[in-house]
Amino acid sequence: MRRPKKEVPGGETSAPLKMTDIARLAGVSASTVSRALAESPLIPVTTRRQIQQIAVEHGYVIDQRGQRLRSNRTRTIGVAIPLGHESDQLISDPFFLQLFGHLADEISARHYDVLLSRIPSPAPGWLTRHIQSQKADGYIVVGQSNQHAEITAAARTFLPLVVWGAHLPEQVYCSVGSDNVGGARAAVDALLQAGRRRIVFLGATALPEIEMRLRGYITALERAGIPIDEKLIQPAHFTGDTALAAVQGLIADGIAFDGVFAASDVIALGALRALQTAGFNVPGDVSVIGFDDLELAEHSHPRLTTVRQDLAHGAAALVEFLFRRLEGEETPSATLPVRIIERDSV
Amino acid sequence: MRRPKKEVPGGETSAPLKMTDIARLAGVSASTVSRALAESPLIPVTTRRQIQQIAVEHGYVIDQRGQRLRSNRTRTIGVAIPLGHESDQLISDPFFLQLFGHLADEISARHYDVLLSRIPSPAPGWLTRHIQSQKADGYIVVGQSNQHAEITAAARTFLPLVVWGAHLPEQVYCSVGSDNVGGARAAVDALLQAGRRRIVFLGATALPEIEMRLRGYITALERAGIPIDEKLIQPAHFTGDTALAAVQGLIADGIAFDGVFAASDVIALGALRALQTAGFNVPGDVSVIGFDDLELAEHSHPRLTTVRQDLAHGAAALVEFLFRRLEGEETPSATLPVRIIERDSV
DNA sequence: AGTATGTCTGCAATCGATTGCGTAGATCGT
DNA sequence: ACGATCTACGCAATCGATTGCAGACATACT
Repeated sequence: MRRPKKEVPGGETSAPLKMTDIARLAGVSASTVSRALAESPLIPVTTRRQIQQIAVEHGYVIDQRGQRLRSNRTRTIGVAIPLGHESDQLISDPFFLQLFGHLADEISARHYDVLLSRIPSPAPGWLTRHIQSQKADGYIVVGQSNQHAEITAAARTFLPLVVWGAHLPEQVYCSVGSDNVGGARAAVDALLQAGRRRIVFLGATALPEIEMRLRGYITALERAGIPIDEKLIQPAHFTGDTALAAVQGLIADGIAFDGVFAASDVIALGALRALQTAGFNVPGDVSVIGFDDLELAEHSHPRLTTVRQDLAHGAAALVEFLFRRLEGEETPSATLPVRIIERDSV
Repeated sequence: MRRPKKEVPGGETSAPLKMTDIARLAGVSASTVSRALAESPLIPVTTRRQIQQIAVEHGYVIDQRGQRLRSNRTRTIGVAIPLGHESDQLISDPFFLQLFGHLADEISARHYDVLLSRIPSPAPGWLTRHIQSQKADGYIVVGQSNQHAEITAAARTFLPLVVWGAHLPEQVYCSVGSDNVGGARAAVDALLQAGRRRIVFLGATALPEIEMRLRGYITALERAGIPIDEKLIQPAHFTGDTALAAVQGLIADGIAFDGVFAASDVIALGALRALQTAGFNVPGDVSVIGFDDLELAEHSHPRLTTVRQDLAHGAAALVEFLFRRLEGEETPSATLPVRIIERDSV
């Protein structure tokens, strides 16, 4: 059991102070130190300050391991990103990174830590196992991926769990997401208004959110009395490359189209590139509209018209709901409004 | 002390299983369960498998709180982002987010967790305190900000600490970063080669990395025999807005220039916008070159010529070094080569 | 048979902090 | 002056897992 502390060669490392050390230095018991540092009213203010002062002077910090074990709270929020749909790198999707950045802002503003877990190939029970391991007090799942069932199972017994994604029928867990159907309808309407009639849909419909955008696409076309052409509905992952390939395929197959609704901005940019290298003018020959409104959208050429998801508000809502659930409150799901940002590609 | 477990209303929650529960179910002691789950050779293989099976069947997962306390390892890496220079949001810098994404990939590939800590306004001792709190086994500090002294102090007694940033003279800690001086020199050389002579520098020189880019800028100009004009050296933060303002200021003041070296791509895009709205043609009237090679750079108009930092390699090196240090090995600092990506803005 | 060797398992201490309960001493009331 | 009340503090149990040590039992050797 004697495990000598690992020393930095040449460094005069001393064993880190424990609460009992501070207690000895202050001439009190560890109980008193614990209460003093926790601002317990049981300890007179002057004593409290003295003990705190001694702790600071000696650079003492409460060991989280002991505190977490005993107090049953980690003051940590887990952010889980299941990648069931594509085993790519996390960084493949700038959208997730941006959302994550906002989440981190909100969580650390509440003085909680953020624990990031990528779940590259979700095995059954992954979420429940994560929760059981007691590494975090609550979890935010970013993107349902294909893990609706798993999330449902976990949410049945674990309250502090919120999800970014689509609101599915009969969903038991709390989700926050954009109005995918409405946004998609608005996007397609914009294309229709620009006189487009043969509109391509690009996106991975295996994901619930994308599937809803497809539904919006279909609804908008049906309302306009335009028949759905299956050939215009093309799969495309979150990387721009597959979108590029899909559009090139359409062109090569001689399938005519005059508009593209991309299920994400990254996909839209891939489509844009494919069109431009094939000699099409955007928006002269073909209109393109995206979804997300990433920073990318503003800097593309032509500047991308797109459906804006308000990630800052989304993240704020997720974290707000999560903390309410930590208090034992039930919270409903929320669907955030989106709006078209008109730029130059439609 | 009786604290009833918080129950989900309507959910039939049972107290989570402990190791002793599994022990009872398997008819052995907790010691044996612990060893079996840890694949200890002290336990015969058949017994091991039986116990593991029972654990899985009952959905038992080792409680990290107890494990961490006792075993003195958290299997967690802390990623700290000090924001001493600008108290903005984390998301202000897509560069950091991209680097963070790569870091998360590398760390989780090694089956460690990632703990993100934003340090909005670093107070003296913040890093040492973080380390002492025992929330992570090692730390990666992303960007020195203005925290060189703090990092130095922490590194003196704590080995598993690596830093993304500039390699400063007499630096005692391990850093990984790009060749800022060389990259800046190459960038300015490219502008010179394009016939530019009055070249603006845009960047926040309070940051060590940017300061080195400024040094490269100065060196390149001196070598070319061009005198340094202080008026052309303009502060700009990581948000594009200040860059935009800086360039507008130059134009308003009637200060002539024909080239811009921006210390980051985001800054370059801000400059680009300022120039274009003021009626300048890029690269006809003014050449612009950036630094980073974010995804943005490829989609701007004109496409941005820039100095590419290889973040994937940088992240891999950081994590590699950190894990070696966790093993007690000392590692040197590394400077990664950069290269110019020629596009259309020079 | 008796001893030496080896294999497996459990006891109990330990990691570091929190907290219910009990009590010494101060304060108050009459 | 004596008991009642209150304040401040410490004792010891506890959170859940890991591991040195020792003992039980089986096997091998002479």
